[in-house]
Amino acid sequence: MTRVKFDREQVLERSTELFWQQGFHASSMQQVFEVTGLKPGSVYLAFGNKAELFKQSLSSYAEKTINMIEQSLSTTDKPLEGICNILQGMVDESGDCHYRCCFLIKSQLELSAGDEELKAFITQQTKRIEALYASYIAQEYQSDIAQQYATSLMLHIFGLRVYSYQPNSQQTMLTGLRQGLPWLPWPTQ
Amino acid sequence: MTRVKFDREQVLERSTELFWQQGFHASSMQQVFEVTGLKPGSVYLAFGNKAELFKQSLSSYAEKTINMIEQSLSTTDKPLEGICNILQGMVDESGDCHYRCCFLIKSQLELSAGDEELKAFITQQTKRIEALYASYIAQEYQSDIAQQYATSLMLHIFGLRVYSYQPNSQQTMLTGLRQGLPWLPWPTQ
DNA sequence: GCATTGCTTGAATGTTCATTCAAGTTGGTT
DNA sequence: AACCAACTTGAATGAACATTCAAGCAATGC
Repeated sequence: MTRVKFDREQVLERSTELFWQQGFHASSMQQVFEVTGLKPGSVYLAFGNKAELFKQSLSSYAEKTINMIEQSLSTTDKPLEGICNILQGMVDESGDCHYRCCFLIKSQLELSAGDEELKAFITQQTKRIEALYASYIAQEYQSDIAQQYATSLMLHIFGLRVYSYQPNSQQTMLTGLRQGLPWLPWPTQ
Repeated sequence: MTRVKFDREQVLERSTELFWQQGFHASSMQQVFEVTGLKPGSVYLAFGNKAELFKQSLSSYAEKTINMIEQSLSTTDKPLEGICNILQGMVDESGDCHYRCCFLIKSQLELSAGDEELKAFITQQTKRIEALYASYIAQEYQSDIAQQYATSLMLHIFGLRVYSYQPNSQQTMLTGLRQGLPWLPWPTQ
C-alpha cells in the first residue's frame, strides 16, 4: 500500500476556495488539479467526479460556517451582541477587493436551475442557520417573536451579501441594518 | 440586400431567458442558436460574441426592470402602496417552481470574479433602482430619511430574492418584510 | 523475498465548446 | 438584365473540457 496519502481536509479546502471564487461552471478540473497538486486519477478515485467534489466542498463549507456561528454565540452570555458582531464582520468583509459573498448563496443562485438534490441541500443548511439564530434570539425574546426576528435577520444577511457588491457601501449598509433590525443591541452612535 | 432580418428585440428576449435561467457559463452558444433560431454567423455578426450578447441581454433586462418600477410607481398618487405591491409581486414569484431570482443579482454573483466592467455595470443598475425608489419614498418622507429607507428596502429586496429559494416561505417572508419595513403602508392584517 | 493490495500517475479519449469564413442568397440600384 | 451590398448559412477549426485506464510503485502480509 502506498501510505503517502494526501490530506483530504486540505484538498477540500483548496477546492472550496476555487469553486467559491469562480463558481462551479467556471472552474475546470484542470484548475482543481493545479490548486490541489493532485493528478486526475487521484481526484476521481477519492471524490468521484466534479459534481461530487463540489458537493463535498459545499458541505464542508456549511459545516464550518455553522460551527463558527455556534462558536461566536455560545461563548458569550449576550448572544444578541454576538449577532451584531457577526453582522459587523460581514460588513467588514465587503471592503475586501476580493469579496466572495457566501459560498452557499452563490451556489444556490448558480445551480438552482439544475440539480434538485443540491438545491435542497443548500436550503436545508440555510434553514439550520436560521434555526440556530432563532434559538439564541429566544434567550432574550419570546419564542414566536424570536422566530420572526430570525427570519428578518436572515433577510438582512442575504441582502447584505448581495448589497456588498456595491463598492464603499459599509456605512450605508450599517445604517440599513440598524434601521431594519432595531431590536438588536447596536453599539451607541 | 437581404431585407429579411430577424427581430433583434425577440432574439435578446430569448437569449435573456436562457442566460437568466442557466447562467452565463452553463449556457452554450449551441443553445443560443436553438432558442433564437439563428445560425452561428448571424449571431456573431449581430452581437460580436457570447460575452457581448450576454451584456446586451443584461442591459435589455435592466432597462425593462427599471421601466416596470417607474410604471408602477408613477401611475399612482400613493407610491408607498405601489412599493408594497411590487414586494408582494416578488413574494408571489417565489411560489413558481421555475423561480428565477433576478437576472441582475444572479449575474452579479456568478461573474463577480471576472469582468470588472460587467460588475460595474450591474452595480450601476442596482444603484439606479435604489435611487428610483428613494425618489418616490421622498414624496412621503424627508429626503435623508427617504434615502435610508431606500437602502433598507434594497437590503430587503436582495434578501427576498435569495430567501425565495426556500420552498413555501411566502408567509414567512411577508411577516419578515412587515417586520423590517414598518414604515410602508402594509394592508391591514 | 515475494505476492498482494491500494494508491498514484499522466497520457489518451471522445465530446463539447466558442468562433470563423468561404460560399450562397436575396433585394435594391442602375 | 446585370450588378452589388447586406445578410445568411453551416461545415470546419482548434482549444478546452471531464473523465478513463493501463501501467507503475511502495508498503504490508506471509
